[in-house]
Amino acid sequence: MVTSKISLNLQPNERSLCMTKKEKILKIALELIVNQGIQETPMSQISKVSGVAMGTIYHHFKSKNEIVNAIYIYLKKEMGNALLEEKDSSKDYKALFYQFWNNLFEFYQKNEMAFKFLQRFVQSPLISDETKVEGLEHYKPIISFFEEGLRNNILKPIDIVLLTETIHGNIVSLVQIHFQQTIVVNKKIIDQAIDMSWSSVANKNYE
Amino acid sequence: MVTSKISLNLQPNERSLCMTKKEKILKIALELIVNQGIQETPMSQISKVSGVAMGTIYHHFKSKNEIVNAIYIYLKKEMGNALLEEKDSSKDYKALFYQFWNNLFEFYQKNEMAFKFLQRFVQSPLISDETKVEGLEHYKPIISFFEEGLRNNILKPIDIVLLTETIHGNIVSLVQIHFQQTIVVNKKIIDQAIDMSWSSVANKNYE
Amino acid sequence: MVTSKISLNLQPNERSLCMTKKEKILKIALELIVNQGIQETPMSQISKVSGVAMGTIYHHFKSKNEIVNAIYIYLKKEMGNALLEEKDSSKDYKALFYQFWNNLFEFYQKNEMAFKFLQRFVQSPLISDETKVEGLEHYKPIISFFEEGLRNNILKPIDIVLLTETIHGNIVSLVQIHFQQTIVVNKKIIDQAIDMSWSSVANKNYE
Amino acid sequence: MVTSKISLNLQPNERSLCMTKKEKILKIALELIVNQGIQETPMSQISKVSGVAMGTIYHHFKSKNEIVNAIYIYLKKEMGNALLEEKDSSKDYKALFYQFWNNLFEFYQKNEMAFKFLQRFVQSPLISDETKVEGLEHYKPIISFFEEGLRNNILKPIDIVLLTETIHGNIVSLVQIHFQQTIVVNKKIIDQAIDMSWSSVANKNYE
DNA sequence: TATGAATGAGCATTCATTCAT
DNA sequence: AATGAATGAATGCTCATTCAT
Repeated sequence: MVTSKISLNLQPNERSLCMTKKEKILKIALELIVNQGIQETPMSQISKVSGVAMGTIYHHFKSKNEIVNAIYIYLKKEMGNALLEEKDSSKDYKALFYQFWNNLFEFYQKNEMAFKFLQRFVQSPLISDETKVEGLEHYKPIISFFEEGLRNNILKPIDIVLLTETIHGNIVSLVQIHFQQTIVVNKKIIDQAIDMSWSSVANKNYE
Repeated sequence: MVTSKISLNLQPNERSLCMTKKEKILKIALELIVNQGIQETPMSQISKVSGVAMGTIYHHFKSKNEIVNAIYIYLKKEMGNALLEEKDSSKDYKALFYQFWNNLFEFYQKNEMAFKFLQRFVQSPLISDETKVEGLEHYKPIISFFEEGLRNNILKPIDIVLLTETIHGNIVSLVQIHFQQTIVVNKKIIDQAIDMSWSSVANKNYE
Repeated sequence: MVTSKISLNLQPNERSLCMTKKEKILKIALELIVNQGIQETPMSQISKVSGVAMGTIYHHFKSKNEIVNAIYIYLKKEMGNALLEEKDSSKDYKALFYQFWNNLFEFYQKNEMAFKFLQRFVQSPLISDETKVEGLEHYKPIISFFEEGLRNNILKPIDIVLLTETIHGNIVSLVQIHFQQTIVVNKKIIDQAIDMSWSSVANKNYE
Repeated sequence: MVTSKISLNLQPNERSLCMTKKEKILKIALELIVNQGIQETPMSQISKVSGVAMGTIYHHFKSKNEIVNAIYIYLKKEMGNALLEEKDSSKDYKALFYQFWNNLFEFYQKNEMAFKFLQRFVQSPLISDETKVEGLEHYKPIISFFEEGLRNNILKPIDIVLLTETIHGNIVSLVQIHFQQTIVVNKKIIDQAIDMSWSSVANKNYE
């Protein structure tokens, strides 16, 4: 099962009054930015809503930009953790594919803020290259998983980049449908979606 | 074949000095907004670069927002046109699927500004619901095409919304790979991508 | 006779509404900055006191710094003009020396703001090198005058830089005494001061 | 000979860890303020560079302003000491004049920070009247020296204030030339400068 | 239509100072 | 005495929009 709502808790051992402030700032900033947009979220509002004085915010973060990057990194890490949860190596490849697909879908579904934030800022110039690279780290295990599938001829011989991006795109499409509420995304729809993904990448004998 | 580069030409019959100005404004605004971001593109810059005075811009567009919406509508129309080009009803269903897939991919590929703008603003609150509805119109023919496939059991019985969004998502994924330049998107990759899409939606007997 | 109070009038032929605004801004900024200091003079105050909106100020000047530089350049020009006024070539060298000395003294005395501003910003890093170079231009005629005196053995063989700086320093000392109001600077004191200057540079036979 | 580099040592009997901190603060503040300007030198920087915590600085000084005043007073005292050094009453008046002139010049020349700080803040409203009065004390012996010269008809009958200010201005002019590095201030230039000063104040029979 | 100077509310950020530890 | 996190008012500057010409 996937972690429930992100709570922006930092490492337990790092906990302190200071951490609590940082947490508050990031948590509030995430909400406000997703709901209103970056430019529509003044630092003064983050300060007021989080109850942390302006100066204190700047004590913890060099700039508004740094807050955005901090949120990005944090959410990517959470996503990375959620993605691989409950990896049961006894499952066969297809079952694991379903597992991972569903993990990410559920993570996004249960963390609307995280999904919208990450979607909006993947390509943004506000996110530094350094942060982007740091974010990519969390995809490594899943890439290995696909490479294994390719090696064993379970998956069609598709370029790994294309493969990864397409599957991720499929998940994102479903999450977007979910949040747009065009249709209700129930178990049946989710299964259809995962099935589409699997059909698109699996060799015939493994379908 | 797909229309070449968008030139933001408005209806020939509306042509006049004024039209030329409107065109200029939209063209320049599109470029600047895609390259710099909306908030980073002041009206004064649009004015300066396009050579159209501030006041004149406000003669043609009620607000900055209206410019963004005008661009959105215009690009969606162009996209709609490109999508259905060279529809040869003599082709079989699968061939048409390939055709349409490729049409949209090529359109995005050849119109980087259009792609990036549309991607960035699909979910944006800056785009009014009215504009979004207007934009959706252009998908109708392709939806009909999918419905036909479903009726004739060529396609798996997938929810039409899921189906459309997933295929569109697949195309977008490839375009993003193309512009990120992670890998070179050549004929082989494109074929792999379309094939993935087709496998994900087609009934076995039609693969 | 020396120009009376500086009025920050720009070239008559350039006069226009715009000029008037620029003038107002510079005039008010000069006063406020001299009386309160630069950092103690917010742009908002310059705006309020001058009756010119913040945005308008930034329409005319790129930054607060540019205003300071504009004032500096303007005052240096005024000073340059005042310095050479009523140059009567029929006068002998000593008389001309007295004339120029007195010109500059009177200029400073009658333009307290100018004097204090120039004194405070000569060495300031806020004044760009470009501005400083532009300011130095106005000293050229007086340097020529001193060189002539050296050539004709009227003046002692003193390094020209030392000579100029010392005489200017003497004038400045008197102006400072005047504004500090330690003593009343009357005709007698002024004559004493000029005489000190002349004694310090003139060859004995010319005293 | 003139005291060497100012070290901001406070009274030996007051020495303690605390004194050392006060010293550090003043020393660092002087450097930073001269190099960057007052407003450009935040207390936080003084704290960081001096290695003394913000709170501790405020233990020793009531405010930033008080630091500036403390530096001013300290430097004035140093200057006062340097000015009268090696007073050899066996020397004749002119020789003493040369001695004092040179003392002050060398002090300024060897203590660039002190010179620049004192020059910048003489007229500053940041320096309280009380501090200014305290600073003036150190000029008293030199004023007596000039009064003696006036009494004995060695000096021209010049107003004492004008006399003092002019001579001090002459020294300052040379120091400024030195630090601007327009020309190299060597023994010859210094002699020229002192000679100018002497000529300007001495009665003919004493030149 | 067309112009572009003028407007002023709004924002990110800074920094002297305080105070709980 | 010493610390440094916390405070929040204050500032330089931006920019969508208006309006007199």
